[in-house]
Amino acid sequence: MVATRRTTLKDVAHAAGVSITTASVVLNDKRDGIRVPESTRDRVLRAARELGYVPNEMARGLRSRRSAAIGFITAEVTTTPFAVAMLAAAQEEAARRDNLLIIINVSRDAGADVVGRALDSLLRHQVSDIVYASMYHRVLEPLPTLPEGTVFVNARAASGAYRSIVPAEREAARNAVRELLEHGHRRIAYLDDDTGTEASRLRLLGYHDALTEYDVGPDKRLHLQASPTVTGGLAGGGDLIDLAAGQRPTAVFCFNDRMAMGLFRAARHRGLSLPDDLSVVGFDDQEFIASELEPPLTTMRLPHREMGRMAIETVLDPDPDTTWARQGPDATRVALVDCPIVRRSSVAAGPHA
Amino acid sequence: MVATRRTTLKDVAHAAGVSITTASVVLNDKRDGIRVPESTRDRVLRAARELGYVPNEMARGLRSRRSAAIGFITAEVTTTPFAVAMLAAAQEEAARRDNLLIIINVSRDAGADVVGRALDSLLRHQVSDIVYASMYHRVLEPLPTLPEGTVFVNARAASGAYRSIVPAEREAARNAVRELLEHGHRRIAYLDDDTGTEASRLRLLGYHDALTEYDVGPDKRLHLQASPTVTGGLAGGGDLIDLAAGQRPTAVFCFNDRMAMGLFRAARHRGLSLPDDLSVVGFDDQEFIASELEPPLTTMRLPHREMGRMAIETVLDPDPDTTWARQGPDATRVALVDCPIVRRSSVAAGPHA
DNA sequence: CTGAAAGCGCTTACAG
DNA sequence: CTGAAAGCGCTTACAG
Repeated sequence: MVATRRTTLKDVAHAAGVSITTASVVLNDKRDGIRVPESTRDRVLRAARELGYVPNEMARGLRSRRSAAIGFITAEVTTTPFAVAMLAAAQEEAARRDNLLIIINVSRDAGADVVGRALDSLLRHQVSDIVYASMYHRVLEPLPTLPEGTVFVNARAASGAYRSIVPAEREAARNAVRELLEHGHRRIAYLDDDTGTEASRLRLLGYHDALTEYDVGPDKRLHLQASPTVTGGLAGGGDLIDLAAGQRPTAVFCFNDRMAMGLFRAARHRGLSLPDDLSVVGFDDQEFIASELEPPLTTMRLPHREMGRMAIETVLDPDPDTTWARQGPDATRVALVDCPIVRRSSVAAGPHA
Repeated sequence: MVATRRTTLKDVAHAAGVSITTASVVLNDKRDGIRVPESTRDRVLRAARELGYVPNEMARGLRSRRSAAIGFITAEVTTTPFAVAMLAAAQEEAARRDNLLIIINVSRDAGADVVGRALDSLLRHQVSDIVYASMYHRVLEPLPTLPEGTVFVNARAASGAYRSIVPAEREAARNAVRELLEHGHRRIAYLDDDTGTEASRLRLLGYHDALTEYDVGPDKRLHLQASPTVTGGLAGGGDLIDLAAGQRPTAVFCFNDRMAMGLFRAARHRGLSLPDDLSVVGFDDQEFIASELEPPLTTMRLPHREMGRMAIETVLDPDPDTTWARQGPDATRVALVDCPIVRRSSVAAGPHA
């Protein structure tokens, strides 16, 4: 427990020999129209410093009916290592703007009751705004009790007048496959996630976009779905490599870096040399994986930091410098965030180079 | 912004036809001595439900001079994937006890000014207690403004009447090396961190403890320091393997899993087969690494979740079920948390089996 | 330029 | 069993 009675505004005013009104005005630097002479200012400021005055935000918030705190509900991002950058960036931006982040983590598939309780808890604490962040890109039906200004990050609201900030999955996938096409590859596989996520759906679209752009007809055998893990990549990647000669891909676009890691392993087990025998592009730029693979993996970076920062900016800034695309019949608006390519050494020239 | 005026206690009292005193008593379930008839209770409860009443914690906190919020200062843990479990567990425990966690992340080597500002911000919000968590085990000189009840996690206060919760590094290292000794290894190297951390110092002690226990004389050539990264493990591990025959270790205890990953790579480059040619025990049980290596790595698990949970328990519970060891002349107290061994497949029988 | 007063939404003695 | 009143520490019209 924080002991000893704290210094209040009253103490400061008394010590400075002024009223608490004056002390309040000076400490809040509210000059608008009101002029306080230097000498008075100094007395108050000094008294506050000497007494170690720390304003009570509860009293301030109660009276002024606003709190400098933002509620941040996260669906398992706290436990998702590679998504925590989103959290950190959000917190930095909030601090930069003198706001506090109150983070409540709920489990991945928390029901309406759990999220409702989190929301309730936040609302009790009079947070001014709410951000709902997901660890992976998903489409969510917003709870009816969610305030309208709520911003979704790495998740899209299925309905309602909400703003959502998500990665530009389709464009990123297109760029990933383009990278392979430009290197002279034509038989390009997509080692896809099999859990039916929004990212999976969107990236498949981007994969086809790029193929179409280069007049490469799709080959169903080159679109394989597996569990989005090392094990899934090992199995799915093995199947791809084991395709009959002439059918085997010369390059693979992987749904994520972990699957790429499995694919690397499958290739090594079969004596293939990377990237000469097989070029690979991953997705996520996951720490400790992408850069540590042999060879280091070329991949699409998920813009976690940018999304976290944008969420706070959006919620605090009445008119942020963001392009919102309207989606659906409701006023749902979406901002697509760029996923830049990180070139390392897993892409070599293909047969059509 | 959260719009529309919210329902207050006054509204509920009015709707239920009682005074706000009665409404308050009913909603807080304060029965002590005071008896409220069922009928009155029901009216109040129903009114609250129908009006969607959400108590204002700022008003409540202001009046009752306590807040159900805990300040959680983290030194870069938000950006340290493998330490976020600590955060998640702390948050879960806080929620379980109806407390909110207000998390402020500061950079790894934030100066007293930055930490001071974080502290200030927390104090303004009247947090009842403070937890200071570090991403890696370190010894810290506490800021003079830190409240005395503050609990350190994964960090030890260098002085003052603080409680610190840290991993039992020495014991864990001893157990790791014992595992190797019991498998018949005698030439056991310690591939150590070279950045002079507290963990490095303590684990070296444990390494020697185990060796002594088995009457194995220390060999300075087997204690190598390198950067605690994959690259460091690759270089240091290579040097160890390149030792003259007879001097080369048959087993290596690594400071962390990332170094073990580098060591695995160095071994593979030299055509060694693991674990037959070399047994390895790591440290951290880092996600996406330890279990994904070939062969899967036997390692010591860092008790992040336990530490996070204990921190909240300690701060909230006047008499937690924890064993505190007194350290130093001050009243600093330390709790050592067990790091269990996670057995996988990187340890094989040694020459003395 | 400065201060007295009201009031934010609660809880908590204290009367009745 | 129930309510009127004081007060937590501030901010904000409003007077002077």
